Amino acid sequence: MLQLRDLPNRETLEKFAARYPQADISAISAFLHLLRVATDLSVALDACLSRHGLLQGRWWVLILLMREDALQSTPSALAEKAGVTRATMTGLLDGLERDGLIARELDPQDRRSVSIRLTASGQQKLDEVMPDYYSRLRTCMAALDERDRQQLNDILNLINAGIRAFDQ
Amino acid sequence: MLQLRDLPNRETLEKFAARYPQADISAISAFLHLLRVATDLSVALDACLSRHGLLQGRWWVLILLMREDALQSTPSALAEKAGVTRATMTGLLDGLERDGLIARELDPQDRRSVSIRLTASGQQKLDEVMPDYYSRLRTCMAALDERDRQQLNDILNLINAGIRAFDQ
DNA sequence: AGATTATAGTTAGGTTGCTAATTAAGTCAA
DNA sequence: TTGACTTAATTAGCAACCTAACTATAATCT
Repeated sequence: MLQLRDLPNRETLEKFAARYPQADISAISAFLHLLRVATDLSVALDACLSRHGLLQGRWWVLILLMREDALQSTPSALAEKAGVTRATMTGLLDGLERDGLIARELDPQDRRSVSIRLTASGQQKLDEVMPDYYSRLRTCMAALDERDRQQLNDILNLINAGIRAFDQ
Repeated sequence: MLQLRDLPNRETLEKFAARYPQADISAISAFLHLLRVATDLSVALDACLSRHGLLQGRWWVLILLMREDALQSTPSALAEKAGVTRATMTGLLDGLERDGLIARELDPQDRRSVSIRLTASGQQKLDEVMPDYYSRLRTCMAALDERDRQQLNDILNLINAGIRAFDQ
């Protein structure tokens, strides 16, 4: 996401602002800081998951399946919810099937369709990963009290509404 | 980064929290919200850059070169600052050289070393992209006053300090 | 000097995302 | 009932990241 490690300091930002008067220095700083911390969180999460033989893409698939009452879904529905293309989902499911965490089953109703089921191994994997993830996340966020969390939430909503400035 | 589109609602979180008592629901919500907004920002930025024929990786290389007084650097230094491996930088530089935005020049001092220079085309590309980027970012963040920006900054620092909870 | 070690850059091969094209199956309207 | 459209999943090929291994050169240490 934001690979850049060498974030601009105030001096660099001012140098750029001198050439490009549209620059809003505190907006740029806030933006880069947000991307930097989010990226580091995501990388840390991946590192944590990879100790269990998973990565975010495949982990989310297992979670989405576990959310379903019947512990099953279809590649299309999973792709939609996971926010990846169906092509990407095919690849993720290939890996999960190879590891025995999910199973593909033909749908007798609609012969185009495949039913994806969380296997006992898959559930077991989640029962191993989720407590680790949840307790680390609890610790990570421990320094934020409820007011901080609410403020963060409000600010993120404001930024989110602004994202359409990048459209078109 | 966070591909997941179907974020868990309160009910789903509670269902998971019942099975995994380590779950801190407001921590999870804040975490996912942060990743969601940051990812959407990053995707929006990429979309904006791609209208100029760039993507984040290549764009940051141009910016890093522009920060240098002599408008030049080396692949190693750029890789370090951009937060990618030297192998990845080789690929990014290949693309930028192909498009004429940077030039590779041999260093007569150290024959292992290559000097990367921002070309006139590269500078021109930045002069076209940066005003667009800066004005969109200004608009995106316009709803946040200075107090919001400071609060965001403080909260991000707290989260950042907590990231080591995912280590080891 | 000669051997070892470190550094710069690239190449090779893997992963996970993408888009576009393809194959197969279901739907619907004239 | 057939032609056009839609939907499900996959395959193929591209981009940008990774690690590991390699080549060439420079620096360092007996």
